[in-house]
Amino acid sequence: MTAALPNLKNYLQSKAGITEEQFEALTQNLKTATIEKGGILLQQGEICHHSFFVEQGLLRSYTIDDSGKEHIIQFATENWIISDRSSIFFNEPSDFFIDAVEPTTFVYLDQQFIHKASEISAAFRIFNEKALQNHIRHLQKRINLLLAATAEQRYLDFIKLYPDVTLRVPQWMIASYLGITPESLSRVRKELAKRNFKPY
Amino acid sequence: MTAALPNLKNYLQSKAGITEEQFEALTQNLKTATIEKGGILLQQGEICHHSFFVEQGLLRSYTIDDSGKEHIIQFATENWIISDRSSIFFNEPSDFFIDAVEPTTFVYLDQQFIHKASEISAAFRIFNEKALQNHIRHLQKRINLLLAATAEQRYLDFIKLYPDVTLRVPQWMIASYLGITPESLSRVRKELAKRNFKPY
DNA sequence: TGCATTTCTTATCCTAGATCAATGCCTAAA
DNA sequence: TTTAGGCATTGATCTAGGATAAGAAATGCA
Repeated sequence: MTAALPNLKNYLQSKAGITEEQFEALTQNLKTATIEKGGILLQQGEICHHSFFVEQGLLRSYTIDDSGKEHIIQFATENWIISDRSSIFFNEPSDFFIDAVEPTTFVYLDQQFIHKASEISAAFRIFNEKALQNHIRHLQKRINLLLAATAEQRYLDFIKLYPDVTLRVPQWMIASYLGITPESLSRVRKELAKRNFKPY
Repeated sequence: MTAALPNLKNYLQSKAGITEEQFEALTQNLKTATIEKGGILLQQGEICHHSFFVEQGLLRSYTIDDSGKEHIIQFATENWIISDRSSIFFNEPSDFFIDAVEPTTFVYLDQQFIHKASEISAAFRIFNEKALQNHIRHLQKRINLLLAATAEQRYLDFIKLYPDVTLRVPQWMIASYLGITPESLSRVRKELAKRNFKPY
C-alpha cells in the first residue's frame, strides 16, 4: 500500500525532525493514492477528514460562490500539505473543494497520524505548531494584500512567492487566486511586459 | 497592581475552564493598564510581546500602506484578545499598529502566562488550541468574502457578526475594515435604507 | 498529423467603487 | 455661545477592473 514516497520521507526527516525509525513506524499504515487531472478529493459540504501531502503533482483548494464562480484558496505542489483545517478541527462541513490540477500522487494524513507523530517526537510537535502559526501569518498577509494592494502588486507578489506554481497552472487559476478575472490578469501582464518586466 | 478585572475572571473561568484558585495564582502578577482614546499599544516595526485582553473599552489593530492609508485588521471589545500572533511567535517586527478607539482598560498577557495556564490546566490548553483554530477559520472566511462578495454583502456580514462594534466605532473605521472608502459605505447604507433594511 | 478543446489575448463597453470637493452636522473645548 | 475638529452625506467625475464577444494560440488527444 505504501509506495516509496521519497518526498514525504525527506520532508518529515528534514523539516519535521522525524528519524528513520520513527518514519518507518509512522508511515506503516498510511494510505497513498494517485488521481488524474481534475480528480476531486473533497467536496463543499463534506466534512474534511484528511490533510493531503503532495508527493508528486499539484492540488488546489477553492470555493464556489452563489453565482457559480470559483475562488482559489490555495495551491499545493510537491511537499506541501493541503486541507481544510477548520473542517477537520471543528468537524463541520467544508466550504472548500480540493481537486487535482495535474495528475497527482498524494498521501492521506489523518489526525491519528498527527497525534502519533506528536507523541513520539518533540521535534514534530514544534514543527506542527510552527506550521500552524505560519498558516496564520500567511492568511494575514493575504488579507492585507487584498485590502491594500492593486491587482498588479498582488500578481507580482504571487510570482515571487510561488514561481513554480506560476509556471504550472493556467493563468485563469492565478487570476482566480488573486481575485480578478483572467482578462484582467492578461492586461496586467501586457502592461508589465510593456514596462519590460522580466520575472525569470 | 491587579485591579478587580471581573471580565477577565469571568472569561477565564467560563470560557477557558480556569478555576477560582488557578485564577488567583495566574493573575497574581499580571499587569493592567488604562489608556485614553487614541493611545497606542503597538507600533509597526516593533516586536509584539503581549496579547491584550480588553477588560473595558475598545481596541483595534491596523496596518498603514505605502500611500499612508489605514487598513483595519481587527476590532476588540470587552472579553476579546488582540495582538499580532505572528510577531509574538516568530519574534519578528510587527506589521500592525494597535491603538484605542475608546478609553480602554486592558490586561497584558505574555507567553509566560499562556505557558503557565497551559501547564496547570488541561481545559486551558484545549481552549487555547480552539482559539487558534478559530482564528484561522475567521481569517479564511474573511479572505473568501474579499474574493467573492460585494461591499454591501461584506457590510451586512459585518453588522451581523459585530453588532456591538458597529454601534461603537465611527463608520470610516468599518469602511476601512471592509476595504472600501467611507463615501462608499455611506452609499451602501443609503441604498440599504432605500430598500428598507433594518439591522436592529 | 489533424481536429477539438482549453487557454490566452484583444477590443469594446460597462459598473462598482474611488477620488475630489462641498456642505452640514455634532460634540467638545474655550 | 462661539468655534474648531471630527464625521457623515451628497454630488460630480474618474478609473480599475468586470462582462461580453471574438480571434489567436496552445495543448491534448485520436
